[in-house]
Amino acid sequence: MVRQTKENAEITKQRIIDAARRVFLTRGVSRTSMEQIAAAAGVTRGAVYWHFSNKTELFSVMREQVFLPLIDRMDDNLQLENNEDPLTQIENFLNGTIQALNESSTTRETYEIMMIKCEYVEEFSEVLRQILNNCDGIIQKLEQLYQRAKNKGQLRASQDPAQLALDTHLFFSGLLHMWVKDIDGSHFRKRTHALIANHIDLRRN
Amino acid sequence: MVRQTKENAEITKQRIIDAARRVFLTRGVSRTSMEQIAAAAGVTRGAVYWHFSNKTELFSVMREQVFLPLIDRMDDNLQLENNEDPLTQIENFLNGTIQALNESSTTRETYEIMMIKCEYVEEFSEVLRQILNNCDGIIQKLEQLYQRAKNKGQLRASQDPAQLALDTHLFFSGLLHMWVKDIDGSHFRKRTHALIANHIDLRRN
DNA sequence: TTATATACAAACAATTCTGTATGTAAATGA
DNA sequence: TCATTTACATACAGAATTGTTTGTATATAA
Repeated sequence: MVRQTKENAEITKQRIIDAARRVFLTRGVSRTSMEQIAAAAGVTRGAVYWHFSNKTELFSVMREQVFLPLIDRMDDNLQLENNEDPLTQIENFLNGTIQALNESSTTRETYEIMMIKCEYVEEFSEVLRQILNNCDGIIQKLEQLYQRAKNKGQLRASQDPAQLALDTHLFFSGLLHMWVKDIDGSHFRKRTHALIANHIDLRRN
Repeated sequence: MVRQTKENAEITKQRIIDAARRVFLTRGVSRTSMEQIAAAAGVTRGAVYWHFSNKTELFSVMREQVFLPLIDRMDDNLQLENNEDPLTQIENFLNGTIQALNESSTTRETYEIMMIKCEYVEEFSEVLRQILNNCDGIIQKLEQLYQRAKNKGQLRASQDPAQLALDTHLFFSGLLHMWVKDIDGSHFRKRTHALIANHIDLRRN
């Protein structure tokens, strides 16, 4: 393989990203070598180092390709302008995220890598901080929605929107973890819809 | 350093385990080499390989030293024989686990390693299965307690014990993750008590 | 008291991985 | 059309790790 056109080079780059995701998933990020990624992509290390300066950068690109759009979509789903019932809106937000996992194997695999195939040390601890920052944003928006639900009298008596938001976030965080880890059984994955409905119902008047 | 007595050898072994935990915590399990562990323990690799056949075994021993007693305590706290109010019993179980993290830095560090400094691939995926198995046990016991609470009329109307148990488990799982990840801020750690109380209150009649 | 096993240290051999440097054919631009 | 990049492949140098082997002083047991 010699010199490619600009478009072909982009294809090669994407192939490397996809290959990295596959190898990360089976071998873990740390144990994965550039050689293994190159081989999985059908190129040599030369190509990998041409497109990415090192494994950390490749990892970041892989992650952002999936997470940036996902975060955008989450933000949209939690927007206040939306004029449907706030509790239903939260329920839709939760279901939507699970749906994204169900529909896209790329998203699913990236989540799995981020959760149980990656060690958050040194360069990677920055990623963890980004994740936590994003969580804060979600919690805030959840709180606003719960506040709105309270104003509308949808909540049972004396519930604090801030506490409800945190409780929902923890539920959601745990849900995603279990969803990802429950690979073989999938007896858990089938029940997420009901679980989410139940979680929201606990709040409803 | 030459031949030690039997007791001294045990001390050396424990020193190696403690050193491993420290290095795992800062460098991640994968990036940690036997040499680094040995140096941190003040011995050579010879000593480490004498006590442990490889890094995986050392990791397992480190983990079990903390988790086996912890799991036992959890099981005790969730026993049905206990004749206090079931909802309070669940609340105490949750608070007790958080308290264990607060009181023991060893426990805290081991949790942190297991959650964000370890990649669950190959030999380590077995650990993940053990964890999931243990989760199943907790969920079952939670369900039984919620069932008992329902029988006593402590729950609000039409709540399903099975769903409540899963919801609590997801909350708990998310809580532990956030607790561990919230290292610097600790603004989260201070609110866990209120969060747990709120979570239980959502169920109470 | 002596033989043996123990608890390590030190040395060795074999891989593996990283980053970079160099080579090169084809695409691209002037 | 020709000079210059580009998009890789190939080769190289060096460091890091692993598991094993060997050496050894001393507990320990007989």
